[in-house]
Amino acid sequence: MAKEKKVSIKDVANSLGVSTTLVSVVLNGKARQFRISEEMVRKVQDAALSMNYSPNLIARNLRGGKTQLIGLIVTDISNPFYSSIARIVESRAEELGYTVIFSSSQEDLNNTRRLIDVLLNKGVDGLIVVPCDGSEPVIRKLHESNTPLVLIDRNFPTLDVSFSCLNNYRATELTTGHLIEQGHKNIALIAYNTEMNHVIERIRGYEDTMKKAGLESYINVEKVDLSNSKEEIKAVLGTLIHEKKTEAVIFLTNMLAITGLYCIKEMNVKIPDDLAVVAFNRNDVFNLFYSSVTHIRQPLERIATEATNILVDKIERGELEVKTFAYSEPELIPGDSSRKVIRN
Amino acid sequence: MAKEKKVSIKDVANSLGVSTTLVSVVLNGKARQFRISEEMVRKVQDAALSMNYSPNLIARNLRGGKTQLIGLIVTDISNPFYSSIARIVESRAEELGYTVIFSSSQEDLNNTRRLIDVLLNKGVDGLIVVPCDGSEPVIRKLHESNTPLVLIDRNFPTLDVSFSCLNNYRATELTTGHLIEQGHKNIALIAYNTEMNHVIERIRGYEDTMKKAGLESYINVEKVDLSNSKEEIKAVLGTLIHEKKTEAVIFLTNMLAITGLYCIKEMNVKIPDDLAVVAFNRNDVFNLFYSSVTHIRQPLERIATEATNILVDKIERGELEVKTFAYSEPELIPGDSSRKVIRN
DNA sequence: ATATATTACTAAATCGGTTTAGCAAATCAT
DNA sequence: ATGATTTGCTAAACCGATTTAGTAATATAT
Repeated sequence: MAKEKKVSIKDVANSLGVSTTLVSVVLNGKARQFRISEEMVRKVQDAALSMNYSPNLIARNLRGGKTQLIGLIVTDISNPFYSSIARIVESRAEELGYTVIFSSSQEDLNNTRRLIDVLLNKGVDGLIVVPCDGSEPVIRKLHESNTPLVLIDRNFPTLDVSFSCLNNYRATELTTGHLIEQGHKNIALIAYNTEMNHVIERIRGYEDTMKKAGLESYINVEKVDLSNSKEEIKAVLGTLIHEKKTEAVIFLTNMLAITGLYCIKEMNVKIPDDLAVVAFNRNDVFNLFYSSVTHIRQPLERIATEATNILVDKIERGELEVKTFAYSEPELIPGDSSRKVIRN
Repeated sequence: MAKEKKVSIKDVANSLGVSTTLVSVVLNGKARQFRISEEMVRKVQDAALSMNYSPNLIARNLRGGKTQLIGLIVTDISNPFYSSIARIVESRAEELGYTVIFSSSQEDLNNTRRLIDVLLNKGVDGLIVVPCDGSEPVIRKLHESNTPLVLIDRNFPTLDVSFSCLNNYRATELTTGHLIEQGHKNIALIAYNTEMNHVIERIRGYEDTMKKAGLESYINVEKVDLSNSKEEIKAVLGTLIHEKKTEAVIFLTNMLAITGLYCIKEMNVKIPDDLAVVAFNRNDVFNLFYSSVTHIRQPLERIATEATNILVDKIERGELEVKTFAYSEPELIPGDSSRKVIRN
């Protein structure tokens, strides 16, 4: 009662009384190269078709060292941002003849290490990774082992590893600029407490833009723990609103914005009247919040497709030495949440 | 500059001057069975560890016919409901020593067919599938081919295939009962226009509960297209509110609820004053909507874990003939959206 | 007529493991 | 002392493909 076993190349060969070599060669389109007669080519193709033969990829891959598998490690597959990336990578990979295995590191270094091992063991031809905080050494080692590798969403400026990311600096330049245009001055940033490059870049974009507008004295970067605790964010928002007279807040990530908006709702803070808000990435939440939420749109389609393309290039052309740094440009989607409301 | 090739069992064997058989046997814990001396066992384990050996799963699987891969086909991995399932399946599978490959059928029959083929070709040991509308014949065929298979979220009552689903009947029994308790009478249901069993069951739960409460004359099931079009849902809501004097609406799925709430917001309908609402499944959206949304909580953790357990059981114990029908019980999470507001 | 080239195919090695069958040496039984 | 058993290990087959090297039969060249 086990799984029915499939038709093998041997079955096809036997049915025609020829060698497996012949069948393999014909079905791989190398008939000419091996000078197989046209009549035989037809016979083999017909037999393969009628016997419903399809090659055992495991066997093929054992020989060839390729599995047509791509490993994708995100931090959390249940985060809509990453599951969207997963969907796009999956569909692009499929177009290119690859299948994607994905797993979630839960932002944990040990998990990341373990998952990389597991995936390499499964024989993936290459990896697309959202590196978690502190994973630089792991990624470096992986890169040095000459495994085709592309980072996505986040990158390490200290590493020569190809990546496909948002132009993060430009993203906060846009949001900050937008808030300034609206007439806000006391603009704060709520960020994660991490050294990860995408966060650093976003902070830099904010600070530079504030400086350029002569608002240096208002620069205020609040850092909260990656755990996204509601209590912590509530406390920070309380301080900003009641003590620091903050007019506008930029939430540096999607998750931060969702938790932040939840806090704001519970705190009975009115948006944009009491506080203007800008978020990152679209989310159904933003449409349904009582005020439509101004946010940065990341060209997800592009970022994920690019990452896949780069990786497959590396795998197939073996161009491991070529570094591709793909930055995609953000777009500002204005909503009501960032309007300037004149207060008494 | 290709990928560094890994340490093989042969390398370990050579380093000790023993056979690969010995190494294989020891590392698979069959030393006793093969009467390998304890000293040798220690030597082999040490060598394997120090050489950082880990077996090539492809090779192992070619011989054993097992890949330790599970295929998961959902309708849309970017739907938070399914990506949550994916995360849980992934983590349970990992505990059991399996890796998950997943892909999205986009609710399309041809895609489902194709994906099943692709995954089987990759040599997955079994499949967990969210079957799309009309996929009964495909699933039947798959089942008959003796591939370990578990359906999740949706099932076919006409098929003897194991599944792990919500007790869908109970879910609408709960929601409908809740609305009736609140004092609502004119309660409508917005469902998808499909013959899929989970939808049928949910409708049945609603209708039965209405009947039991003597509200038979108020039974009103509105069916909309699976495409989840905002225009269509808006039209339906308009009719319900303005023509049919509907007091309360049950959205039969998460996506319907999200789109529905969006429509409600755009239509300036007040919740729960003008219309009471109940939804399915938790969603960040529900917390941030101006009124907290009453909804059915599906024990996702349980549903997904069960599905994985059942599948691995089938794979490992070969108990293909044993059917497991796992129903998980829903829970009603009350919010403000379903309150009865006395109208003038 | 003999050497060379071409045609149409096949045998066998290989990938990296697992497993079956078996062998030599040591130990035990009689 | 001889046969039987146990101990500790290995050779070789196998999984299902790809690929290299080669062969027999025919055709062409000199």
